[in-house]
Amino acid sequence: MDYYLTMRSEATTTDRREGPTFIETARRDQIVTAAIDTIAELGYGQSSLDRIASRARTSKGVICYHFAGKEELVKEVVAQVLTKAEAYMRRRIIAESTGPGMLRAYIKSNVGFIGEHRNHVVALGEIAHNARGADGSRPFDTSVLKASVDALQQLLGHLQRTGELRAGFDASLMAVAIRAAIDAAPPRLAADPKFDFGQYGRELADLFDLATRNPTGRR
Amino acid sequence: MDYYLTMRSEATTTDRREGPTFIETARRDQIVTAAIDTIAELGYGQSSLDRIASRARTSKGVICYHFAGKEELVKEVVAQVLTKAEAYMRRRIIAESTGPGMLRAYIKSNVGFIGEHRNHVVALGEIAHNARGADGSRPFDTSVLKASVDALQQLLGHLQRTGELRAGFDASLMAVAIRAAIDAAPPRLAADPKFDFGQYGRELADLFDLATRNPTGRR
Amino acid sequence: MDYYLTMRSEATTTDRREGPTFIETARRDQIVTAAIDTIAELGYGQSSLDRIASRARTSKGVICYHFAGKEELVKEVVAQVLTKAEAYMRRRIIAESTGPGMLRAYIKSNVGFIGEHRNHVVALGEIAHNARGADGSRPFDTSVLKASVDALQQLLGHLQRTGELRAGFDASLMAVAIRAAIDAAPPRLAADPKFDFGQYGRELADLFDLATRNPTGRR
Amino acid sequence: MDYYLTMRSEATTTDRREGPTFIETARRDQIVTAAIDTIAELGYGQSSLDRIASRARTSKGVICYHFAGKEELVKEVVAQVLTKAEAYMRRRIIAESTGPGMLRAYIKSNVGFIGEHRNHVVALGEIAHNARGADGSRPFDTSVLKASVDALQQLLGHLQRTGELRAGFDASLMAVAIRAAIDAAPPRLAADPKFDFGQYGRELADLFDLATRNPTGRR
DNA sequence: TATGAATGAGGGTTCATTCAT
DNA sequence: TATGAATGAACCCTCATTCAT
Repeated sequence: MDYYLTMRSEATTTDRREGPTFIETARRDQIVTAAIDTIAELGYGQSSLDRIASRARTSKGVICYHFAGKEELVKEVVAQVLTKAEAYMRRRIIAESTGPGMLRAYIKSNVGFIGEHRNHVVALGEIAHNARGADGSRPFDTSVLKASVDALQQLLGHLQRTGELRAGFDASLMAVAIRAAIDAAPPRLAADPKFDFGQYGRELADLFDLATRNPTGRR
Repeated sequence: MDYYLTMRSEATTTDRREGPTFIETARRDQIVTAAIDTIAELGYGQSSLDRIASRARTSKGVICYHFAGKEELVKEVVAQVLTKAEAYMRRRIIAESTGPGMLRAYIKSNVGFIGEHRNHVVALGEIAHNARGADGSRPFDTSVLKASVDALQQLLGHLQRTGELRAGFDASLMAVAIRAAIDAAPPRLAADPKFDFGQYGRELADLFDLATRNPTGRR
Repeated sequence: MDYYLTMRSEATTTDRREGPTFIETARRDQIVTAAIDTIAELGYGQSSLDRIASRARTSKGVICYHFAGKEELVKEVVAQVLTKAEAYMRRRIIAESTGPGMLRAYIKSNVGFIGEHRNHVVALGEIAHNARGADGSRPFDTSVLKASVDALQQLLGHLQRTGELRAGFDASLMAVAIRAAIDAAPPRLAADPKFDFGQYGRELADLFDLATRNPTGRR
Repeated sequence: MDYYLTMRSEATTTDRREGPTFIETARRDQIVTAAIDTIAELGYGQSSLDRIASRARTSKGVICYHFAGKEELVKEVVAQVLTKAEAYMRRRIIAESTGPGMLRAYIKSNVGFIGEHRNHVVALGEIAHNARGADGSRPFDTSVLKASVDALQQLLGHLQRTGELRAGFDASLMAVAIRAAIDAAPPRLAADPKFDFGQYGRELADLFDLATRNPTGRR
């Protein structure tokens, strides 16, 4: 959930002296993938290291060796999903020239990514909603949430100032609504396996196009 | 999340000849309240019976005496929140005479309820997202989700057929988007303690008013 | 009249001054019967006071009021079953005139009682095998076992001395074997619902008749 | 209880590529032994994982690491006892040439095994009588019971058909009686520490020799 | 007399983590 | 580097018993 253009987690992958071994990277990727699939399928609460390990055809000890703990593994999962989503969406957004076009591309590419990488997105949602620190805080939810909404809000504000979108709405709240509508897709899919992502993307694009369009402006 | 008008859980309390004692009811309420607050604050996964009990100033054994198990306690929490939300919203919706007015009332009263009963709503969301049955299924998520979206979709469809809303949108997907936008409020509050529910409700009402209004129809 | 000195005496059947109230006796019987049926059906380990109470259509508190504790309830169950069995068998044994006839009557009446009071016997077996004191000792097993074997051994020894049975066997071990064969009936029934108690009784009577008969003696 | 010649549990140990480690096997054996002694001494119902662990000088967690759960531990106990008993008896039975000799060897070796492995046998009896599945069924009682009686019954039937035993008795019921007499030994020992297994075995062998011998056949 | 309420120990199991090899 | 072994806390739940009314 919340797949945006800006953020990069700091130093989950870089900053080693020599960099990781090739085999090290492969093992980590294998474990991360197993974690994503396990979390997506069983939910965060049911995804013990044991279950993740068995899906990765290894043992719990291996995971604890390659990752400092469960928390670091989860961090890596989040980073990997966000990286993938960012690349996917950026490509499609910068191809547009007009403001409304970029907004449409944002929405459609985001929904599209969800459709094509269901497990990644569901896992990310599970983590954002459920992962808690020792003190009960959510390590990912607010940061992920805030960053993604902020990025969108900035895009909207920019387009308002250029006159490409109407000035009458609150960019912050509109950003919240858009993100919420997008993030509602995965649960819908879970409830209805035939859920049509393409149509949903177009429909959402229309909806918010209508709500943000500048009636006096040129398209 | 998902505060709708329809459902009523049947007879979650035990079905004795004489009905529950006064003290029994009071204790159950006390425990349910403690559960709501605990879940809202720490999240579902961290809300063990021990923690709930200690917030209720009792012991785990007491909870297991008054409820058949954790599942029944959670069921009761869900039922109580839904009942409260239903009553709150129904009053405000049926006071409206026009279709768009009812839609506005639906959105605003829902957001209003969230603002006034934050813990109830957050707890409900936690349960819907995280509670899992023995088989890994979500006992509440889909049912609650579907029911609330369905109710909204029926309202929208009805108003489309009467011409009070424009016919050009898909009632099902619009319902999803509206619910998503409403349900996005609690996390925003979590992220920003000064989040203004009143403004958010009005803004959302405007947004979807704009997106669903029939340009040819009379307001 | 002494209302209060009645209950919880550890002479469960005899030696009361005034005897228990009628309603008191009825309640205790009702509970004892429920205990017998519960233990026979679910096994001793699964027969909690709660379950026994619910079968007796009362609550756990009632049992603890009428009996000092679970142990006393179990004692009463044992006493009642033994009393019934003794009366049943005595009638049939003393009707015989010859020694071998009495042995046959002992075996057949015992098997017959099992067939006609299955729950009583199964419950007694469960208690004898499973009930343990706080120190791990078996409160009933040895006493019940020893008493029944001793009685039988005395009968056999007496008949050996009168020449009605052959002298060549050890009365003590033969008594053990006979009791074992009889006590094997309930589990056989559990394994095979069509188990024929009549045939089993006759066959056992033949078997031990053959093994104990005095070849030189008159029948 | 019920020490017969036939059955072998298949693959109770985990089925890894490499098979269990040496230390794994040792730990499992240590735990199984502790379980046998605990169950024999305190009874099945009192043998919690905690108590078994403390006798094995470990913790509950270790047991749950090496065994999937209590049920698997109990399964392993049963399998180990049966394996030992089978080996012990088989050796002595196949050394005999005549039918009655084999029956005597069966009885004597079985009683002998009981005398030499008291805890194993008592524990097996406890498990057979008391262990219950989640649905209230006895996972071991009937299967163990039936299998051992069946094996004996087949031996008897075979010897009847060859004329080595008299044809006039019901092989099925005789098998029940013989097994019952053998299985009565452990409780006797519990009641009387000086109980003489050798004598009991010989006496039982005489008893059933007498009851099954073919008067016309040659010994 | 009778009972609903409460208690607290103990049941089996899961889990993330640490450790020795 | 890699992993099987061990750990101990926490989980939900059951139970016999005690207590206040």
